[in-house]
Amino acid sequence: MTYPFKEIEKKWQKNWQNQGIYKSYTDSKHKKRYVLEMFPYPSGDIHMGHVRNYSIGDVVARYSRMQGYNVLYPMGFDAFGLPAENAAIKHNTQPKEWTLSNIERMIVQLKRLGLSYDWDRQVVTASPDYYRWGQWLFIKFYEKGLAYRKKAKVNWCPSCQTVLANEQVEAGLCWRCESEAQSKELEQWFLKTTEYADQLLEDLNQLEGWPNRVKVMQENWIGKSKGAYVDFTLADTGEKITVFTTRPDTLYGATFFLLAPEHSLVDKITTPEQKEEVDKFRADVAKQNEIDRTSAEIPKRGVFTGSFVINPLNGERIPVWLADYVLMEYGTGAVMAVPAHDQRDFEFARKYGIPVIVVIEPPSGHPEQSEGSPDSSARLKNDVLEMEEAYVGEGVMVNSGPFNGTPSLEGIGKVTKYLEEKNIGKEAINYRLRDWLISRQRYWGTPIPIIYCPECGTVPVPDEDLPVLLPDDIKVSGVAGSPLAKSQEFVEVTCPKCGAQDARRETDTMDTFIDSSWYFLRYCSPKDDKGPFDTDDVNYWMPVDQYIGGIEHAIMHLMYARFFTKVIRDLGLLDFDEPFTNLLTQGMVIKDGAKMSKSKGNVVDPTFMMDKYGADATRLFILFASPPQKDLDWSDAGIEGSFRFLNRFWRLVRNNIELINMVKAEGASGPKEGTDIFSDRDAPSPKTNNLLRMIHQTIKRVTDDINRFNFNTAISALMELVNDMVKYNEQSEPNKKVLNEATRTLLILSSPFIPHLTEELWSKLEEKESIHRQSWPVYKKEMAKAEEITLIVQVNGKVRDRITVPEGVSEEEMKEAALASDKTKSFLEDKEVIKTIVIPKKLVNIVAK
RNA sequence: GCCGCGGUGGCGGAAUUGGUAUACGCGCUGGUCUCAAACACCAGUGAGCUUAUGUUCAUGAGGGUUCGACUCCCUCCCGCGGCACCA
Repeated sequence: MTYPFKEIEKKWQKNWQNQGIYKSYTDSKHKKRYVLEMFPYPSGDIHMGHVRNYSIGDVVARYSRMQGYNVLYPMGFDAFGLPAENAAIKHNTQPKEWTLSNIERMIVQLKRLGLSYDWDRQVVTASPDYYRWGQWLFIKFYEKGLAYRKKAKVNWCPSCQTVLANEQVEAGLCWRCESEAQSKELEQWFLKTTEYADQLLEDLNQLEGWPNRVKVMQENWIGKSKGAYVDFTLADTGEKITVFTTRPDTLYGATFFLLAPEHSLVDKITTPEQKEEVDKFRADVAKQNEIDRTSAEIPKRGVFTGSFVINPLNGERIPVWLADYVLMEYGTGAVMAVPAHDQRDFEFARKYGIPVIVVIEPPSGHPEQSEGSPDSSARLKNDVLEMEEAYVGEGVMVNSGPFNGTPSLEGIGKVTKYLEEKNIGKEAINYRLRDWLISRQRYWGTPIPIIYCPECGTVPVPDEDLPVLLPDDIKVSGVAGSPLAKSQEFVEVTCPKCGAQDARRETDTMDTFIDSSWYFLRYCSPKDDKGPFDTDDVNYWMPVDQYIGGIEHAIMHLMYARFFTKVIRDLGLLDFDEPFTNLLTQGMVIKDGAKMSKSKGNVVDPTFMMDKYGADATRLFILFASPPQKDLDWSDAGIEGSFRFLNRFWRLVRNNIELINMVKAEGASGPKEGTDIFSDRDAPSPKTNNLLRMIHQTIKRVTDDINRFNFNTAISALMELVNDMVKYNEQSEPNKKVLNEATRTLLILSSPFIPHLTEELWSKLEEKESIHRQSWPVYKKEMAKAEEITLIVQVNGKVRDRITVPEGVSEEEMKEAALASDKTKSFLEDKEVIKTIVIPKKLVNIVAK
């Protein structure tokens, strides 16, 4: 009853593997296309999100091959990471064993989907062949000063027992386990992402093939602000304290001065009378967690230090406070507070009774001013008392000495220039982006290849000693501290520089996002043992032409990978700026309105679907149900429909093949590479012409739709062709040649979506070579053209008639036909035709009164 | 709060440059087959009024531009996502 998908899928998967039809080779003379999906974490079983991601990529890869590209389409595993350690603790096994067996299981499942990967290029990040080069790259970063160690306040996840990067804390919670992140002062390894902040921002402009929202997210994350450094001086000592401000135009409105509670100057400047209060405040803030500290809703708190600074522009003495909303990590950790024009400062000033001085007048002006009030200070005082919030918009500078009357936007530049002339400030740029904290106090990751020697200090492990192997015999327990630190054998080492016996190895491992920051380069030459990759191979295959993955990686992975690419470029190992030319972010697969999750019990298991309907039906449905960027609602009824279509497809094509082969047996000229259909003795009937036209229209539609990733509409075009072909066969004498062409075209156009079924049917056409090695058909415009078209006739914009006219109709003829229509006439009674709009070959609109 | 994306039948979704709104699929209704059911196949299926015919109204709401608006502009409502004391 149903087509035998089980045998077919198994048979062809084996066949493709044996023939190696998806292997790829560097060939500098051949145009290339690199299609890549974000590689998975080997959690054990694939889920529908994977199926969706890889089905999309597989269509693109197969289509690209048929378009004549040399295609690189690899797969691998992001195999390091915490879940392996947790699973090892839970099941009393080793992370390595757990990971490797998961990888094996996932490969089996991925192969069942019929994805056209070149499996020989598989990259597993937990393999020493791979992480060796991650260590090598780390040392190159170190030598360039891009990897460094510093003591800093870092985010600590108490549940994962490790530190986290800034990006890995979402709303104060650990991105992985959602525990509340704590703040800890630790000495850790960082990569200098800030050094590339400007390039990471600027080069977003190169990425025309990226979704806008991803670029916006990265732009926000980098958070570039232009402004100025301004030097204030301590009233007592004359010592300089620099602030960063984006609003030099409001400098005259600074009525107080703020330091971050952690600022190193605090002890020095706090007066004895204020010491007790200041110490208490600093202790309180230190206790505060990251969520409260960074929540805008929590009222601002602060304390007076007893000291004053001098405003360099007007010489005013203003008090120095500490405030919890001033961050040590941004700018200089010191802020000039302008309460009239900054909401935070405003709230702070109101709370502690600090004066507010307006220095920017809104363009709407003040009634008092329009009346020509000469006493500006009285007027402003009045306003200030009424003010309910800071005015942060543009306006005109007032109360600002020589700058009075200057528009504020202009004022920013003027004040900055003035500061530069007086040598008390300069133009400056600041970024929200922080350096990337990469140390992890965990076992299952790439060991940081560093040795600490009591004599030589920090010493990178020499090339010839790489990789620093992760010991196999470590017991992961999940208790505090790096597991590696407990292995004497690992920790104790001789210094490679001076031979000292009592050197110690770094026991932290790298953030796994390092592993995924260059894996796409490794795929180009996965077995290279002379370097992380072969530069020629990389320069041939890279950049990735089409990258496909989830939106959840919009910031972290995609920014780290861009950063790595730029640094590796500057190491001279590759010659492009950006790793991913085009990016497609696919939507989630949801069920019953919610993301699939075990706790909700709405998980749909891909292997179950493949058992029941086959890989082709599963792929087809997931591509058909929704365009790839949108979330997709899983529907059990929907996949039934896709399966029904495949059965219909199967019956139709089997029937056609029988008819076609019959012609062959009769000794007619071979159907393949057939002579021109129109020169055939049997003159094509109108029905045959319609089918021919449909074939070429479908070629165009499917091609255009795949180019735009609108797989859902590509599939619906194929469904329409099948429907038409079924109808065509109902007539008694179908034209065998056209049938042959239709059948072959249908199979080829469908093959990227349903590779097994089409391959099976293709082989029944007595074809020797795989359908996946065929060329993509080219549509012929003149054949897609209709002989007759339906003319839409509107009266005053409303459709009143549809008239069939010959394709070559002139505008004048269209007009005549429209006016001649009886239906049109009935709407034109008692009316005068004012004008007629003619859209060639489409529509006539008669405007009448 | 700021930024971005979206809102079309009972449902998933089409409509490529402003030119037939609702392609394709699901579901539903009726029919064929069957003892019956499932499967399959055929027909119908936006809503209202209407005897057929037809006609009016419909793309979150309200305005505007236009011969003509799902599409462009303005105001608003709702949903989703990102950022959120970054000076």
